[in-house]
Amino acid sequence: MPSRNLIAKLKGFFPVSHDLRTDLNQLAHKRINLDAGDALIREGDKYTCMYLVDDGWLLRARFLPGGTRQIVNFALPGDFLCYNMLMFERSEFDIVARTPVSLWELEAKSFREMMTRHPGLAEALMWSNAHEEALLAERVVSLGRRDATQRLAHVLCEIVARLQLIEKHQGDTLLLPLLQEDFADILGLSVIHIVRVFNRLEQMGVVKYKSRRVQLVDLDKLKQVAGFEGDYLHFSKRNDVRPF
Amino acid sequence: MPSRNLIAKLKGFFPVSHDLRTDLNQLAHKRINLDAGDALIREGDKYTCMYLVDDGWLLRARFLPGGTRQIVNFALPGDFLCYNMLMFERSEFDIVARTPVSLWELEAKSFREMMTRHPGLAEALMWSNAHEEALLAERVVSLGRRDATQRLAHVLCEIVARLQLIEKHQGDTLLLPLLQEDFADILGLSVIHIVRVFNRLEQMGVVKYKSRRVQLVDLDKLKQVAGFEGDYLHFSKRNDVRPF
DNA sequence: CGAGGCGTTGACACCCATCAACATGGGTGG
DNA sequence: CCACCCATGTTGATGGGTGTCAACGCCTCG
Repeated sequence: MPSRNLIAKLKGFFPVSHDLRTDLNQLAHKRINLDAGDALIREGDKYTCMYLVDDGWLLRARFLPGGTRQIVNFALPGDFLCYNMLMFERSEFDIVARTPVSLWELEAKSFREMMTRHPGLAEALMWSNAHEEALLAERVVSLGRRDATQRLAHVLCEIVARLQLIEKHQGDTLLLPLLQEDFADILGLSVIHIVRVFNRLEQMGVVKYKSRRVQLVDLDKLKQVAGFEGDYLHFSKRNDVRPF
Repeated sequence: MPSRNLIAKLKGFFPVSHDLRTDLNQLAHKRINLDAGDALIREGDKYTCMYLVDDGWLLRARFLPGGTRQIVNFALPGDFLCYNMLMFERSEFDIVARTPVSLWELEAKSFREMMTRHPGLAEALMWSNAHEEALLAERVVSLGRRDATQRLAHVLCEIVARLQLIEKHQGDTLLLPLLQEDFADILGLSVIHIVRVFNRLEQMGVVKYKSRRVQLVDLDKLKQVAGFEGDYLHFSKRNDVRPF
């Protein structure tokens, strides 16, 4: 069932209709597998199609002259990728698998066709866009006005919330595929500073990092340090939206 | 004609159909005026409707504990506002008029209704979303990996490009409603540092700032300093999209 | 003519980057 | 099963970019 994670994500926000499930399962006709490190698309490449992440983590990043990298966002199971192929011709960013990844390729020639033939998908896409935009806006706030400790705490909260949304988080330990270098490039910091901030958070009794394992010692304290308002991910659901 | 600026913005990217114009003009039924400084909506408020900016500049911002502010983005004529009211219940940000502003209130109860009754608008909205997402992603890159000089140069390039898109920029002088404090809060810097960076750019013979007037002494040099790739605003147009 | 918003300058401090060196640990081949 | 190696993680010393603070200048508007 290609749409399991997406539906988990959506159904916290609005009732997911039978039609939407049908749309998704019809469109997700071809499965793609990537190894960790493989690029799905490179900056400047022409888009070929849309994707729905079935499993694994991917990073969307820009490389700048000087060799630095900024990760704009990361995709988890249930997220769409390359959806703005419906609007733009070429990708502005690299999208690279951080783990082994499996994707569904979605057949959609144009947004217009999709709206008429698969209105459920159009709506799911629109919702997913809005969700991603909320994450991006929050990242801008972090990069602009939060210090290194708050940034790291905040992105950890974001990850917990997003994993909970797709029912992939339990217990007090987070198993992440992200290297400290990835955290650095997500948060606009240096690798070395990430180490120091993790140390500080450990001394504060908030989290412990050990080789891609984050132990959430005190989640409430983490949210407090981050100034994390989960609302933008969870509680803004619209209750007045009816199924088809 | 409520949709003049929007159509100017869109038509560089895909052919704008008669139906879209009709949709827009039908939906834009009520006009709203704001004075400079007025809030269109505050963080935490329930959305009431969508808007299309007819004239003026608005800032979308978050205030953090400690009194700092981060401006997430700014809206110009032809931009939609509060479009994710179709998906979310409440606003995560303040939206405040920086100049006197006039807006069209758009009647749309749900995305589903909009798709069926005004498919042109749904597509325009989707495109506008994609455009805004591209701007946000680029802002993340700036905040994460560009220094103060590059950031300021880059946002100036962005403004020039966006004004050209709606045919509101000519000559070598940019008349901006943005205070240096606004630049600071857009770029995640302090006001004082904005002053220093403008001085540096002036010494380099790139731009001159004088009381909300930016003289573009050498636009090519500005783009070069910024590492500005205008593609993400201009040249990613899809030529295979046909009108309705 | 005063007031207040905005812009500007300099002194100083701090956060975080850079660099170099070293520790750890999992994978691979012998 | 061990030895090696490379990716990853860690530490300390140093420096630069940017923030903070305090004070002053300018311009606009009432």
